Amino acid sequence: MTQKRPDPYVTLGEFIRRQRELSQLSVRQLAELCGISNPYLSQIERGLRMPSSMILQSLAKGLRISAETLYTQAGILDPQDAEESDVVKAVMHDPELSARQREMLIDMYRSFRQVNEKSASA
Amino acid sequence: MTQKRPDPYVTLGEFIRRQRELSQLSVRQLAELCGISNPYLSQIERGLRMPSSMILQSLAKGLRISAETLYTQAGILDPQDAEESDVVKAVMHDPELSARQREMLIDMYRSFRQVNEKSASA
DNA sequence: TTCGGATGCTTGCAATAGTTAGCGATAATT
DNA sequence: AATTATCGCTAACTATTGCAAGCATCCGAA
Repeated sequence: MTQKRPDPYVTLGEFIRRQRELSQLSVRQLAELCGISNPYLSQIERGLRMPSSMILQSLAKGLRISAETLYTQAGILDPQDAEESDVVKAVMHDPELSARQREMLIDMYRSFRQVNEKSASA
Repeated sequence: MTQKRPDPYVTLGEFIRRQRELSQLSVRQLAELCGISNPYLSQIERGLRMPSSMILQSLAKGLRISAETLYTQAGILDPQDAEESDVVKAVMHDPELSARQREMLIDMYRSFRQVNEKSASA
């Protein structure tokens, strides 16, 4: 899949290229560092290819940046997730709950928050 | 790519299936919820296919679970990243630094920590 | 100038991700 | 019993990823 340009103004490819240049690495150098081919890295940077999870993970390691940041930059991870409250995040991260249970907890938490907000302004 | 079995005892596919069943959704229902075909979801759950980042993100949304958790489960995100110190995490997340700068900061931070640890035991 | 190496890029090709159509089994409805 | 719907899955296909080989350009050294 070729990438679509999201709000963050830079595509994943542009971001990777900028990171690579900041590190003063050539396409070939970074490619070897990540264990991928240099033409492919070139294509990723120009937005002609959408790298798989594994490749993205390698790139994150090579660039010494968190994979999460790359995913967010790629518009794959939702950046607003990072702004969520810790409660919501904790619930979202709990694999022992079902989707419905999580949804209910989060809804309830939010309605509580909303109520508190209103009563605070009253 | 077909998935390799990591330490967490369950593969990504098994994890997704368990989450889906917890939510009492059929393969078809979850597939439609995520905008993917039901045979493909079936193949993912059985470990015959490795979904792309986009698909994984859709699945996370459909299952109301954080994409990060799914990535970790898939062995794509390094779970040990979660155990890193906040300083290291913050550095890793800063897109304004170059790879080398991050590496230097982290190295320095760790050596400080190591020194502190030794002097504490002395 | 000429050569060698480094730069990024283009071009097919193999492998794999993801789809559409449809099968067999089970369960509810008429 | 016959029909209809839902379940998960198989098979065959298309689309995309990711690679090996090689091209064109530039730059420094002989």
